Amino acid sequence: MIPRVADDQTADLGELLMRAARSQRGRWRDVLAPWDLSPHQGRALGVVCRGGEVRISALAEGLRIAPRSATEVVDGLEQRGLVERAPDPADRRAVIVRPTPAGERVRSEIDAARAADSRAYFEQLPAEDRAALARILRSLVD
Amino acid sequence: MIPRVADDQTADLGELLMRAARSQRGRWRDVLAPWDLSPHQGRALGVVCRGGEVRISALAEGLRIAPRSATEVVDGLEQRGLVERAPDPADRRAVIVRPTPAGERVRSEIDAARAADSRAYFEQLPAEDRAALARILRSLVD
DNA sequence: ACCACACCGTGAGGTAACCTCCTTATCTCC
DNA sequence: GGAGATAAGGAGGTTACCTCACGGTGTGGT
Repeated sequence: MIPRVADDQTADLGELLMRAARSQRGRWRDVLAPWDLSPHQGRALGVVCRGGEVRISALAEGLRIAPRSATEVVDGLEQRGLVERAPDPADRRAVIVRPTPAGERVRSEIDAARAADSRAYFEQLPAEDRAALARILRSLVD
Repeated sequence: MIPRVADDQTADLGELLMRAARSQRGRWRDVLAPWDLSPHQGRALGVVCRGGEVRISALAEGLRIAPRSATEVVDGLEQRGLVERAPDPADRRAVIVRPTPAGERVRSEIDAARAADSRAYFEQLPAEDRAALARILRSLVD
């Protein structure tokens, strides 16, 4: 039904993409290690800092996980003193999560470390390849 | 230490890569759904079929997991009748895993489905972008 | 003004996919 | 012919998710 011939190239593309992403994910984990955060705690801290004040449900949506699971992520971040919970004045059912000063600081340190790492990684490519890669990936993820 | 300016582009590149890979992973899961296999059972079946006869420890290495975990993956595939265990004639401690006929069949069906999916996904790109993407990613993953 | 209903976060409990440590059987090398 | 390395797997733990149920709270319909 589907011609096996000439699929090699595109099949390979998927494989290549996954391999590149795996290396990316591994390095992201290493970047986070000094702060003893898991990749997805790092991501959650990013979402909270970007939003300033985020409901648990909104965080869940941002992380694409179930609301119940977002509760646990917040628990972890709160234990480490990086975010705090507060009642939402606009809705007494809701809880808002916001970064503590320590959370903001850690976030910006992590951001810098990640940017440095990403820079070092993609610097092996010539500038025009970086631009082409960005353009192509962008058109792919729409 | 590192200029924050002009990092946007490369930071963005990492993000883009992850987004593209996430979509890839999601579709890979969907491709596998008809056979009720998890992504990494699919990968394991691939490794076993590619090798023909594989020791548990070799499979673990291929999947980059601990040998103990490979045992569990094999349990799952064996329960579904896709692979079978046999004693290794060359080493009585060892077990070799090999695909059953059903396993071979499923593997080739999955391969075809994955190729079709990958093809459909990357076909949104013009051919020269596909070529450029392949070349750039390949140089990245070395 | 009331009430049925939807929705908020979270306790309880489950699952998948990993892990380490320990054991038993076997191989290998001196 | 042991001493020690190595193979698979049992026991039990962790992490990162999930669903279901519940009590407190907002909201729209009549």
